[in-house]
Amino acid sequence: MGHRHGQGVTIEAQRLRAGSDVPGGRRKQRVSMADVARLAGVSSQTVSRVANGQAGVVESTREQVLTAMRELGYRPNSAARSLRYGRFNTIGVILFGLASTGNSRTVEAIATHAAAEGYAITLIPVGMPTQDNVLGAFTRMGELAVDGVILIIEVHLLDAAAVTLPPGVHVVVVDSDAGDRYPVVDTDQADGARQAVRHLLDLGHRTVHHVAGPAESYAAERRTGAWRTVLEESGRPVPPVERGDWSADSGYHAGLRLAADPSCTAVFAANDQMALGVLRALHESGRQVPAEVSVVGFDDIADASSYLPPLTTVHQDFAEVGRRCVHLLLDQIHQEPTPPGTDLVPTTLIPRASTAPPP
Amino acid sequence: MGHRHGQGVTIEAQRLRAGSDVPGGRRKQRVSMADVARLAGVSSQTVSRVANGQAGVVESTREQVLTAMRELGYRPNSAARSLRYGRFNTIGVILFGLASTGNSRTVEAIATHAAAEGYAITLIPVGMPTQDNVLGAFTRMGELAVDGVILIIEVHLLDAAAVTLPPGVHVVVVDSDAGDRYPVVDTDQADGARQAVRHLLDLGHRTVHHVAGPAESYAAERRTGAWRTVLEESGRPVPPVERGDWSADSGYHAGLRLAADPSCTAVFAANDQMALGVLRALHESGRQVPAEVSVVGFDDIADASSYLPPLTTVHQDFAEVGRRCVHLLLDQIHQEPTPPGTDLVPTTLIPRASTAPPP
DNA sequence: CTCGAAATTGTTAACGTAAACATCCGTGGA
DNA sequence: TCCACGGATGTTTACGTTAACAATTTCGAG
Repeated sequence: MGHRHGQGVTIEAQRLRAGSDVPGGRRKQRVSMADVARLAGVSSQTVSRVANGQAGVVESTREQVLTAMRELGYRPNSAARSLRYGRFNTIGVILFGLASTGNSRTVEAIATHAAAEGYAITLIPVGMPTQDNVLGAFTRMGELAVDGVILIIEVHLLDAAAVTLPPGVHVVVVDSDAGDRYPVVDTDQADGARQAVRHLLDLGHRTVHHVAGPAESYAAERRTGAWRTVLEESGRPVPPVERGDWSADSGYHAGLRLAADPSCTAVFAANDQMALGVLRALHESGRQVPAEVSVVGFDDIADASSYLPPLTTVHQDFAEVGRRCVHLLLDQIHQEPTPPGTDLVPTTLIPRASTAPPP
Repeated sequence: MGHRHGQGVTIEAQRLRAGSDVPGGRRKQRVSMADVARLAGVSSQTVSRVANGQAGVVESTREQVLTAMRELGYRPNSAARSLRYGRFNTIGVILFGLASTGNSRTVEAIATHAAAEGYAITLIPVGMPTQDNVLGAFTRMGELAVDGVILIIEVHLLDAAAVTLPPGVHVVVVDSDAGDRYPVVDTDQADGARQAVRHLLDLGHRTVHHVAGPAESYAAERRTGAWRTVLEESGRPVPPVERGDWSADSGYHAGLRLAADPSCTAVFAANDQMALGVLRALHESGRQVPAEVSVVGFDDIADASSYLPPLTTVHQDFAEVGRRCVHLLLDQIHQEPTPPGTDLVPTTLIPRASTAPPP
């Protein structure tokens, strides 16, 4: 019963598309299944079946519904879907900033893999890494349309705020030692640092100086720890640590201090940017790299191979970290809870032109 | 009427928190307003009023509701809210990747400003910049829980896909010449390039060589155009363009070719990374910077001041671009539609040590 | 002490979707 | 010929929230 296709369809469609009764033609309300159903002359349940590709709809009906959808420009309402299904198909990513290469590459990988699994990602930036801010982010997150969260944050801060982590929210943490409480994915910082230091020792250097990252960073802490361990195990003297803040500029200042020390022939910088600063400091101090001083970085950022000289560094597989985060989190969401523990992504030393035997 | 506080509350709360009837204690269902209402002995509307801080709730009731909320760990369901209100408080950001410094810094600024306005941001990465992928992103976006979209994409591709841009979706575009169809926010590429080239000419160089970005990029196109214009207006010879792909490596190869040309005394690279490659090529070819050759970059990335030598470059205010994107989009969402047009963010030349008068 | 206005709280309905169940139709076997 | 069955489609309901309206309580003025 009822009218089929023909003129009626188009007119009705135009009425709906124009936004019924709204002057100016601006649509006030989106097209819903009911609208499509009315136009196609079926029930909204049938529209639902077509939209979800379910069986049990005869071809002719299906065709009609599809036409009506196209006619009206129907797009499903994800809020209603989320409400119905009780999930959002969205992953939240909490971080301090995208400024560091590592973070942005990890996030990119997360976004890509999440998309492949049908999940969108929502960025939750935390301004200053104060505890209040972290707490705020967690509170907001609780209300956020998110099925799980990936925390890319130095977890010192998380420690205090942890109590407020809403129960029932799935979490994966990157770059932290919270492995006893949450599933953690991280680069094998210690092994990377070990490779870097051994490489320099193997070249014949008596010992290796170290430009460390900020004290609050677990990654920095672990790289420094491994550096110290290798030296101690090899019975080498352990020079005092120069501390930077990941920036090239801080590396430069540390480098100036190191350049003043004639006994310094090998430097392990905790990241590539600080290594860049060290290179500049050595150059300005008239010390040749690698002839007089060798330098190793960490991260293998894209530019490292173009430094002067091209930088020997430890390659970090950020993409893999992102991939594992997503899969660990999705396992947690879909299946049984993942036990806490740390999933380590291996690193590789990339020898380039900034290292050589001591003079 | 009915029971108040006391033992009953806690027991009921525990039952709910534990996830009624689910063995193993894992809650299957989140706490809803109805649960809180039941525990507090009020209607769910009252809970709603308390949750939204509305007036007209007597202090004692309010207290009771808040207690119940805390007891149960209630958190509002944003899907239901979105459905009710017809908006998501979320902005989508479509981009090819976070790899480039510019993109990640713009996204960071977008995220920050969006958060300040109560909006979350959803990342929609597009793998390869093929038209199919862009189309796919747009389709997904249509179904996405998003009130508006910021497109950080070379819009050559958008051109073909534009027809499918769902009507009624608010858009702001970054870095494109789509200003006649959408509101666009962009760095003043042309002026930045002009400043760079003029700086070199003012130093006394006869002409300026150019390492351009990829042909598909509007930003690259505009920088190249301005470079050419300034030279022509000044009656200088216009050397052939060396084309790179934004990477330091491509800059290196371009630099090797330039280094072979003894008449080349000034180079304007379309971004800092390619400038880095040029510096390396010149160094390896034995040509001094800036004594023999001057180099200018574009972007002013964090590391540029630590290059050898520290790079003279054009500072781009990515944070401001992000800020304007968000506000333009929110204006569009909240108020009347914004007319198409381009909003230009000014640039500044930062003179450092890589430029000097010709030998 | 009574009445009515104001303040507080409760009830109903709707947002768009989809599972669960109900209904209708035609077909084939007894 | 009739009935049972299965496939196609329709109807009802619930997800969690809140606007709009209804009901109830409180309090002050006369």
